[in-house]
Amino acid sequence: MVNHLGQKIRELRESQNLLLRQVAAELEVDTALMSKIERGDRNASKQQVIEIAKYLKANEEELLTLWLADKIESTIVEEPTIAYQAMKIANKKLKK
Amino acid sequence: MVNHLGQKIRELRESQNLLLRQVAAELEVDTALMSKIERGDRNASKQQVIEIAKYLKANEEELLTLWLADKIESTIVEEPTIAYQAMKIANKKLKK
DNA sequence: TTTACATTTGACAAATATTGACAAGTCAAA
DNA sequence: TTTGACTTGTCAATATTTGTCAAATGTAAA
Repeated sequence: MVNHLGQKIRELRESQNLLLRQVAAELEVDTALMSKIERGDRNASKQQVIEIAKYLKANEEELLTLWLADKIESTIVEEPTIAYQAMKIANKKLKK
Repeated sequence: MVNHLGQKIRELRESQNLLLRQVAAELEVDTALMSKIERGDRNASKQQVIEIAKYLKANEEELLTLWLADKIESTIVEEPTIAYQAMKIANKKLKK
């Protein structure tokens, strides 16, 4: 259930002694949603990740990378036996 | 617009001198949809891929791998600069 | 224990996205 | 031209995702 981005956000937030509702207020969303994002129950939108990075003074690219990694993982998680080979194929296009 | 799976299906179909409408009939879908799948305009469902493999006497796992690779590619295509790093992260979980 | 918060959860309506069909279109060969 | 294969745009139906609300749970201080 946990994901990379949520874990990282929680780490950042707690190390700065901020409350969920403070971050939520900044993004103008419900605290419940922020909780779900940190726990990996819901995906953040790209824009939300950008705003979180800004508010938590984190590296935007780093958070977006975790966010994308989570998306990739949720794409492959249902197909573990062929995932590696598929990743290899997808990777080829990347190098172009 | 082209994708791996569609290209492969078209190759298989043409090499066997089959018409779109024949494959479409087999899957019980409209010819138009089959056309879009081959052209990468629409994604096939997993079940459709399985049925296509059977009808075209192709290796099911191979087609599913291309299908998954297409899904991964469409996940990363909007984020080319961070895609490689994200793939690396996603890959780690895979090895477990 | 009560109280006061912080966080989590489940259910829901609204917003978005995906699906497959249909009809009309293009194209090439006869 | 007609014919047949394929392509394209649009639509309604369906499915998924989104964020909120209310209620539940956890927690620490008094």
